[in-house]
Amino acid sequence: MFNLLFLQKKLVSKLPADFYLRDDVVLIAKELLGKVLYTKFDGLLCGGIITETEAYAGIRDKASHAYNGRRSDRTEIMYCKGGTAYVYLCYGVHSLFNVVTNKKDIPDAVLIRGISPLKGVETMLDRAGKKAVDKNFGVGPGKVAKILGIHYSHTGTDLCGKQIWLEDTGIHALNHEIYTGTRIGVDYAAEDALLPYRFIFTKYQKKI
DNA sequence: CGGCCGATCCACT
DNA sequence: GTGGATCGGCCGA
Repeated sequence: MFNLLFLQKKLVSKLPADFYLRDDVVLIAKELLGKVLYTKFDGLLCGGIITETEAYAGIRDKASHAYNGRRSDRTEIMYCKGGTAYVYLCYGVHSLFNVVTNKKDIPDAVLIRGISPLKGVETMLDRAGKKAVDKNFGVGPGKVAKILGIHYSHTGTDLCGKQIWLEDTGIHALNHEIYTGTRIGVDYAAEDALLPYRFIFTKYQKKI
């Protein structure tokens, strides 16, 4: 019994607060590939392997909501300590889930753009209104939040808590398995739109 | 206070 | 490949 618990702890571990508090958001965005994002709402456990991310580098990044130190009721969450969920509404329809990183008052974040379903697939299919998993199930930031049951009202949720958390299950993306490109929909960010801050784990998701 | 627009998705052609 | 849906946040007046 003891050995079994020990083994589980070793192989599967919830990401600790320290993981999110580091100051290299681009590195964290890469490291998040392969981690498993879990939610548990109303007793329904769902999770998926993270397959695509984008880094948003705080006040120096014109694509970031917190560019130039901008603060508002919405973006205030980005200034929380790393390990907090920043979820906001996009196009009036979609909730987009971000992992806040870095220390308190430094508003870095990683947008989770794709997951590969792992746990609670039936629940996730229900939420998506689908009958079966297809190639693009879980691909797209709006869909990630939707199938995991994440809503923009969940912004500010602690990622070391019991509703939303991440685990390292021993899956790691090797450098040659990572496609690096520019971020989506950030043309307004001028030269920062060219930054190579988008990462895809090509073993699990085709680059689009 | 009004108007514009976005870190998107899906149905339809 | 494309255009419509849809509404909160943000900025300028």
